[in-house]
Amino acid sequence: MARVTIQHVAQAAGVSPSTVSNFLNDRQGRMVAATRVRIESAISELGYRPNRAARQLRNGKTQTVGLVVPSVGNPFWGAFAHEVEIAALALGCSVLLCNSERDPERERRYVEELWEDGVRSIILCTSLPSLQHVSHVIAEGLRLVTFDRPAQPNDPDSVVSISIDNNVGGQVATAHLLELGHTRIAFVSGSIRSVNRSARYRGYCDAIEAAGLSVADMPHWTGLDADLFGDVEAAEVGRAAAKDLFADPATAPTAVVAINDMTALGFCRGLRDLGLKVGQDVSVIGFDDIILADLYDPPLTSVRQPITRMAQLAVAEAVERGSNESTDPGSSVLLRAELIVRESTARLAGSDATSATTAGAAASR
Amino acid sequence: MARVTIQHVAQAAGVSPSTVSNFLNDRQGRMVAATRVRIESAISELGYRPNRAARQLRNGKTQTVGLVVPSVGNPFWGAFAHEVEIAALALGCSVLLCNSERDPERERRYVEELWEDGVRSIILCTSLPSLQHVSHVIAEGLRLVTFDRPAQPNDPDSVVSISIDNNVGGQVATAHLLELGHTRIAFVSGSIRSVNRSARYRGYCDAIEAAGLSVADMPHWTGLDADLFGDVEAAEVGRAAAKDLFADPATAPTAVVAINDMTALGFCRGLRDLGLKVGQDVSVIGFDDIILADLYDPPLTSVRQPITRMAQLAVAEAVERGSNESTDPGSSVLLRAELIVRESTARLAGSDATSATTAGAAASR
DNA sequence: TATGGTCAGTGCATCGTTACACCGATTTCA
DNA sequence: TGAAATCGGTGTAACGATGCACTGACCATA
Repeated sequence: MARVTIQHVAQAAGVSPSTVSNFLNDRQGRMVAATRVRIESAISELGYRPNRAARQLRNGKTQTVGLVVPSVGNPFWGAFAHEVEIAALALGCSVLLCNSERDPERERRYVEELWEDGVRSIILCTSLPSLQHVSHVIAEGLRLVTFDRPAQPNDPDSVVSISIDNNVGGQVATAHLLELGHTRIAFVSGSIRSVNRSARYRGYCDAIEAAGLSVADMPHWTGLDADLFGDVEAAEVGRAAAKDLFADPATAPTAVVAINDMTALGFCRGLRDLGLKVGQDVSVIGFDDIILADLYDPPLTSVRQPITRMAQLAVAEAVERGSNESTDPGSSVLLRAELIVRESTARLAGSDATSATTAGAAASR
Repeated sequence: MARVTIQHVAQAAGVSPSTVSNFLNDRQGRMVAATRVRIESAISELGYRPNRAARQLRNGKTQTVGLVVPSVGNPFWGAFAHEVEIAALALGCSVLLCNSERDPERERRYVEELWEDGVRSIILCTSLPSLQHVSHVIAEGLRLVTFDRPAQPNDPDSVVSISIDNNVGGQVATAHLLELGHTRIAFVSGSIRSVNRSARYRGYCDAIEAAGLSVADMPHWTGLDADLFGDVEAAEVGRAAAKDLFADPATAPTAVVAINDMTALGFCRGLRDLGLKVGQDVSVIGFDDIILADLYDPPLTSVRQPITRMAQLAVAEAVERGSNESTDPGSSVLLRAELIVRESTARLAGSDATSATTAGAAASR
């Protein structure tokens, strides 16, 4: 069961290995149609598959796309990784998955290692404000696509960013609660020292102020300033927040915007610990619309990220740039998030239903 | 920023590339201590990292472990993949992740491609009764570890299997419901034409019979025989099952054993559609104990798989065999599943509490 | 002092693919 | 008609690491 190499193909087709190589690398202008056909049939007859290692050694690069996510253990990232793999497969390349645990040092190490192993395109799911820790690799030519983090002023020029518009997302989520009559709305998140999280928080603030209320008057959870950031602990964060926010009933919120669904679900769990009913006693809205949002009891209202589309875009940017200059380098693609209204949010008991204004987003499916 | 190769190291250490290669490949008996030290310091000074592609081309193999899961979009597999990556990292190798979508043809293709790309160890998460579709690759020398599928009589000798004892798991889950006074217990799953699923089902049957009841008398969901199998659709399966099983109240179950947590959660969602309360009206038990089981409302009783430990074992078998003959090839490691009792299971209203016997598993945390 | 054995380390061919430089034959054009 | 350009294709030297077969120096034994 010896390997079939380019030499075997060349011999079978009656040409030199160079010609087969030219054929394989789309320099087909350099040969007559008959030769092309002979090579084609020799390849399929022998079942030839180019040797990746040899190619990589020669070229110094792979066809592999690196994907660095915080943690595939988190259902949102798991789902995203899945979509990325599907999209990459369709484009004929494989995906090397790395879990950064949101540790900048691990991000840096993974990016460097991938680069040194010949990976030339990486989808980096980070929300660090600065890309400084990987900028030297970008300078050497890495094709970097960030996901879940819009472009920042100091980003290297070549970086493309794919993200939802988190500010608008935060506004839509908050506006939804305001329209339901809530006026005591808390924002629950681990540390918001990250680009997308602070954008969501700003959206929340904007919506509050736009409604003539003051953010200072809102129930505030101090966990926002803490260093909790892990994706695995997201649910723990929500659970802890519920406990803290309802410690003093006088200052407790009637509605909550959670930074993501896992945190929202943890928050719901915390409410349950306290004997409170989600939807009924407290409205909760999350972000991402993971598969479990719809499964939960009550089903969770959430700001959906179109991950299938985003994964496609990210992969396309990562592998096709150059051949298909779809997006300008340095640009930021901001997709529109969609509000999915379910039953974890409800009209505040006793509030005036007629005060509702038009919602800025789509309705439930 | 030219690459630093083994030649540079050799020059810096004042030896030949061969000697450096000997050093790198643990043939250190072949050199004097002083040389060893010179090479060591040259490597760290120059920041040398061996070129994977070159190594692979020369040796015909990689240090990469292939991981084929049904879908990382499913939280259980996402969590498992995460654990595998951690375990592999600790052993200095990387993980190439593939989603088979439980399609035998995709499994085969991935395994073949990985093999041809020099991957010599694969953790295959399959539950197909036969490994025939990849046996030719195993025959060529692939180190295959199956996960979530105990060894079968016809498996090639070299295969090692890591799994929980699904039969016992099914028994424990069912016994738990019987002890709570339930006598109308349904088993809910997509197709059970897979090793682990049918084992769980047999465990269920065994427990029913052991209690002096008859499986034939139990409410039966016909979806068992259907072809639904996807991991993404697991929740849909559960939801559909709830709808069907409760169509006729006379034959409806009072408790349900679901094939996994996603299906259990979908089932709970289906109960909700019907206005039934989980725990209160119907007891539901799942498998896996994914992170969401504890978050759910009510928290889901589940049979936990010790995935961290299992991932470590799987990786160790995949990469260390030979150097550390920890397990005999052809053997099957069956770990003990642990029943985690939460609130989705409750005593059947009106049943005699004193009939409870000792449980065969640990209590809730 | 031959003979042989160890020790420490080296030379070289090789893995499969690629792309530059080149080549002979035909066509183009002034 | 001769010079140059084009066409279709080939030879060859890498890319970086590896490990077998080898060498020369040193030591021990007879």
